[in-house]
Amino acid sequence: MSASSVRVRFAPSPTGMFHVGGARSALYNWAVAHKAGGVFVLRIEDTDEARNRPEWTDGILSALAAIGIDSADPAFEGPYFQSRNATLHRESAVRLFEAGRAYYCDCTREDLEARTGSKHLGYDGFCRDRGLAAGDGRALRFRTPDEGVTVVADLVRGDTEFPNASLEDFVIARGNGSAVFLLANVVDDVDQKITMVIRGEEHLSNAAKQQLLWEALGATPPQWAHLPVIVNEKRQKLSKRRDKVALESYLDEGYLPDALVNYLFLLGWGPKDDIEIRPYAELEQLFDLRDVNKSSAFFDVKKLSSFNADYIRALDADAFVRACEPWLLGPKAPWAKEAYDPAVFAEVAPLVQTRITVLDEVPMYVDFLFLAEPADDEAAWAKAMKPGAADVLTSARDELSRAEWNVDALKAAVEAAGAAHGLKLSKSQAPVRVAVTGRTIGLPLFESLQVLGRDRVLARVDRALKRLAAQ
RNA sequence: GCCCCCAUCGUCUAGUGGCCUAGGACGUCGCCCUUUCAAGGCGGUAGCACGGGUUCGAAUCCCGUUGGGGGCACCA
Repeated sequence: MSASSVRVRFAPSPTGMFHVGGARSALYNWAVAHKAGGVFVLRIEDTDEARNRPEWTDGILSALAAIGIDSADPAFEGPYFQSRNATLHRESAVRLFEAGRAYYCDCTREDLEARTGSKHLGYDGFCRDRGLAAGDGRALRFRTPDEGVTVVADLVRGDTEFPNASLEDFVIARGNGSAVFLLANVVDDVDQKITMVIRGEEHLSNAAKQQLLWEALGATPPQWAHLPVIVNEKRQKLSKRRDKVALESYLDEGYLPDALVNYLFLLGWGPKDDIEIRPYAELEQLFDLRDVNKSSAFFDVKKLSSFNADYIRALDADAFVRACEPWLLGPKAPWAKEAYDPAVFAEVAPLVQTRITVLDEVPMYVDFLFLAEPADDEAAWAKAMKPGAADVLTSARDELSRAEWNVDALKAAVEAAGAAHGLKLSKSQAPVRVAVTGRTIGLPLFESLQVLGRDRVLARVDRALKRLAAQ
């Protein structure tokens, strides 16, 4: 068997959003497939009527594309749709029944709860030997062995043993004959000749049952690899109810795909040479499932942000401008589309680049250039426009109206205006900054003034002076 | 209740019996630089959960305790 026979799969169910945990699983699968010269199969598990919308599939494809899993890559196979394999699933269930490996059961949940007195006790085997025939809404249950152990050989965790006696007779087909996840998933994996199943740890206990199914179906079980769960600050599995888990939401805020990929890849695994920030191609080569950590990993947005800031700073000028465009031209921009001037942005872009962590912050640094009036930040105004501010501004206006329009001269002008009132530059620049940009923090002031131009600068100083006089 | 998994700085990790007075990164703190804010430079802080073994030697192996987590649907 050659290395190229490795076939892994990523099998999300279409839920309308792409979970960051799923993204990491996909990335690891992709890395394993690539490194082994194998195949990455995408299978959409769309058999749940409740979550089955065609547009969700496009969402999965585009999310995968965003993290570099390209359906045009030769290693990519699919997508397959689980729902299209429904007939095979049903037939497999019947085959298991005919082979005596499964039996029909007419117990309801209520029956079971009444007998066991609990919601979380496995099936008690009531119908095991009743010899029920198919039909009448009867579910099909797999007959698990009474003795022995099932050993799940897991690349991440080593051998994990499950006493067969603790494995309940689980349902494999519903009353209407359709297969449930446990079976459908296995049948598809067998059908698609999957050799390695890499997925989240929440599936570890399913693995024991599924391995039994593989064997009952006459197939050789795959190599398993269960990845540690990604958790929130309370150390619980990230859930879409509680936590921000959608990959898209991070992309929307302006986290760069490369940064996300790099960060996600390091959740549960680390390169031995301690170099964390590096391109995916390198990560892929260094990666080995056997080195994946066994304990859960906290999704730390702070560290992600640090990675993102690094990636942003590493962009060349053109790439940075392109990355910013959605925040400059689209509905995310707080100014009218016509007001935007790419040449103006290009001038200040390098100054913006070292100051932001996520692209979402871009507009607030440059809005004073494209908005008719600077943003009104009352807190900034109150902070900068202390008594005496009017005097400084008046002097500054005077200096600015005569200054040569270049950074050095502008700096000298504001410095002089402050000196006239015994103020250092760090103090005198504040009212000017707020008058012109509306904010207390921002790009270097004199570059900002230069780009804005004398007319608009003076007009804004006048406007501020007028407001000061009125209050 | 039952089954399973896990345990190195606050966080993500390196470490696979001697190279560990445990390394890196994020965070955090201090200093330098400085027109705001960043960036950058330098430095500091902080960890092998606990108890028993095994061994000449244990973060590394074994057992137990404690603490976390995952799963136990005619969902996937």
